Amino acid sequence: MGNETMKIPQATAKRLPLYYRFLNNLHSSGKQRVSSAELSEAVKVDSATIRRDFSYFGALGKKGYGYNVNYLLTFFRNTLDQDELTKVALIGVGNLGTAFLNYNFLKNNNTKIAVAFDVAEEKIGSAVGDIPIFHMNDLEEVIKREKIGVAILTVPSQFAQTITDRLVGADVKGILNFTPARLTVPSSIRVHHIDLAVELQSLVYFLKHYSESEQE
Amino acid sequence: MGNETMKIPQATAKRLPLYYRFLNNLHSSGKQRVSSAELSEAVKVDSATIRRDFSYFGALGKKGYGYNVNYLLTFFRNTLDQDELTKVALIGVGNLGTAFLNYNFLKNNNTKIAVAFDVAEEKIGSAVGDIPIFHMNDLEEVIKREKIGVAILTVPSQFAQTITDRLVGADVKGILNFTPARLTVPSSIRVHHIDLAVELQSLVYFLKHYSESEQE
DNA sequence: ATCAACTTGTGAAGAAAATAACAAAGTTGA
DNA sequence: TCAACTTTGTTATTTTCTTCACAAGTTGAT
Repeated sequence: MGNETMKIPQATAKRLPLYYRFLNNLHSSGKQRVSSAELSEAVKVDSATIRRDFSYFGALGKKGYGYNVNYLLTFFRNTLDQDELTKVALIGVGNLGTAFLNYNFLKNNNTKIAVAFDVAEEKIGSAVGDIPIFHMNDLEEVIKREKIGVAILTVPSQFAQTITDRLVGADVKGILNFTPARLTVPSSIRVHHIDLAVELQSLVYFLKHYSESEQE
Repeated sequence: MGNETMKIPQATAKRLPLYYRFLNNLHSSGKQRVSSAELSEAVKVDSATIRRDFSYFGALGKKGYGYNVNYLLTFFRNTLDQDELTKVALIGVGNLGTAFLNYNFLKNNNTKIAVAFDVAEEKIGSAVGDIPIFHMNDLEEVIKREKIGVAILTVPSQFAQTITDRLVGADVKGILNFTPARLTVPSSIRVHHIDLAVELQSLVYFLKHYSESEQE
């Protein structure tokens, strides 16, 4: 344990951004120290799980004291590579896409939507904030030029696979897929699916079949 | 196994809506039978996992043949209570909220956004499709009158907890939270969090630290 | 100084989920 | 009718994740 080069469990890795954001909140509100119990209350993750998660990175806390917010924050900033800006492309500027364009990922995450694509002529050439909207035809060219490695896919599902193939061709390594389609990609490409209908449906299923809620 | 009243593993329950949708697709395209291997290819879930998932509901397939699409579909329709319409409230008609309003959940899921709420005067009284938009002030009254048990929360995060408290007061049992806030609710209420920034951030983390992708 | 109170980090146990592997049963085509 | 093939359902195994529980270190009040 505590070997920084070792791979962290996936479940832990998924919680890191969450921890990071709440530590930022604490920092902003002037808090100097925090215990795993307090953090647990805030992020709704068992305190033992939090301590275990942190322990993969070594001994970050102090017994009887807790964690120094600043130290932890600095540590995670480095670990999460928050200093290096990650450029993201948004594919499909519909309602969902627009929601992303207006979302300030930069603030906490140092992740920036650098370019967007659509097919609607009236959108092309315009910009949302400082994010220019290109025509889908220019996908490969722009993505390669801007050296973009991550894409958010918010297009109608019937186009999802075709566009995915083009993204893979343009050397994109990660896709956040909001389409109901399940994408086929080479194994070197990572896809995270967020399926809104499935999320809603499974919530409904849990409500009907698991009356006493155990928090997800 | 095969006892319909027993509780299904959570991981399985989360995949059911996905299976259901793909079975619908298969049905629409005229397919009569399907093997776990084929389904696996389509939904990107290991075929053994699919067979295991199905087996919680009994022996739905036939050796050497696979599964009858129609039979499976009918079975899941009943199991997932697809015949009973679930009414949902949407809280916050911004870009993200509007994306939901335009999403036809009814089609596959028999889940319907019945009402929406916002505070912007120009939106109140209007409707998106057949979904009326009410003022946030009328939240409790409308939700109780319409007997709504599920809410989708797409409001600015600073209002999330206050509105959640009101939803709980109006007898909502499940909340799909798109806000970065982690909500505090009584244990009888179920909350599913979908945190867009965390999703994006954790995808970026995986790309940087797990070069050879194991699909999530 | 002393000591009660606090809180971490982790070994051990437990729970949940995924995967492997294969007998049994059914299908298909000759 | 039979042999080759297919595919399930499930048992066993492995992997992953969570939680318990507590020794050991630290704090802070007196």
